[in-house]
Amino acid sequence: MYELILAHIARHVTLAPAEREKFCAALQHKKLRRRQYLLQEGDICRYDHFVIKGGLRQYEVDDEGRENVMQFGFEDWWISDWYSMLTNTPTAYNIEALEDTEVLQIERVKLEQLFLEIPALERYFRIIILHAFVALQRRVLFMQKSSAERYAEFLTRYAHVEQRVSQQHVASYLGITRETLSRLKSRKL
Amino acid sequence: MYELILAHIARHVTLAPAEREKFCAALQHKKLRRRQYLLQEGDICRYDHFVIKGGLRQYEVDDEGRENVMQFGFEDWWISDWYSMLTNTPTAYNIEALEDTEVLQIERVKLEQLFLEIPALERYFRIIILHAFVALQRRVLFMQKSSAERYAEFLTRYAHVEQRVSQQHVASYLGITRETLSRLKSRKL
DNA sequence: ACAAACCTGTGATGTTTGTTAAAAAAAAGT
DNA sequence: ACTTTTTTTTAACAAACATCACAGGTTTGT
Repeated sequence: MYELILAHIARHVTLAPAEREKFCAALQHKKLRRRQYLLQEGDICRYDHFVIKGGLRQYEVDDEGRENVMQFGFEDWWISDWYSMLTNTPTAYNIEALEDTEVLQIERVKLEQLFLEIPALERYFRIIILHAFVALQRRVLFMQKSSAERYAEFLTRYAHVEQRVSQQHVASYLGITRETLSRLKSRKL
Repeated sequence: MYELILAHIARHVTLAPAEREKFCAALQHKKLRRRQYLLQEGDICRYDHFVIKGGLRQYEVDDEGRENVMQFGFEDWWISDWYSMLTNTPTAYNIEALEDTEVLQIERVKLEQLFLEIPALERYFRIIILHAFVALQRRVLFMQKSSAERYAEFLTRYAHVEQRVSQQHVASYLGITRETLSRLKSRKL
């Protein structure tokens, strides 16, 4: 059960066996059925979640009732609302399972305790947040481009994701309507 | 010279006096005239920069020759290209002084050494990157909204920045043309 | 296997925003 | 102070994209 997450950590830092055990002991295993929510608007987010099986989408619903996908989460991804965790305020996001899904979750408070005991763990989180930050910067720049270019970029970067999520969710992630995405696809062929 | 940066660190973590000194000793002071570049496309970014006076803009030039502003940096902000730093590859960004500016810079290699010696420093960077990440998520969601809403949001969040940068740079940050922004402003009055 | 729910494709139409160009205004440098 | 350079404003036009509506497919749960 812990192979995926330990391998992911090992890609960035080295933990002693005892540290690995301590970390794994803090993890909780959670299973979700398709359509089930890991987090709902209004909840306070207390956990960071690492996906070991299946897939999720994180989205917010805006004033006009539109769903805007912030990110997807498949195997090997962390997903949660850091803003809600940092500020202890209700989240604006929903995180919904797109398929039957399994995650390992760790409580924020527990994680912060572990950071004090295991500096390499804090380093790991610094590094993955940095990677996520860089990826988001890239996304911001891509939002300036035409919908065709955004979709092309999405295909090259997240080909495997495109296979697993519905077109409407891809459109929402790209910030275009499903109609526009549908037309884009037919135009190209 | 170090008050600003030490105060900023103290807002998030506590450093022992010896740690503070060690950190400050690793900093270099750098002055820039208006229009001077701190980083140019093609350079490899080796430093993280903390602004203590003045202001900068970080932008990339896309295939069509358009300048897209990634972020501004005024007093109390860190600015650099983490992607270039992480991968040791040439940056796609330019960082240009908008006014006469002073920064404190720290070499990436030196910083990583310090992380090993001063865990609280690594914590500080984890936290500020997390904050930057959360702010970027918010920006991604705002990119879905109309240009009027984006500008309104910008005004409420960055009123002080709006005072100090030209309208065309605000427009570029918002992902709209300067003409559109100009029209927005006149419409409102 | 079948009904219900959900997702995708397509056309007609409207709105927003970009484009081009030129004039007015403001700011910077000497 | 004054010239040069840069920035902002405005207008007419074009393009990209959203919206609305509905038909045809596909998936899902029972």
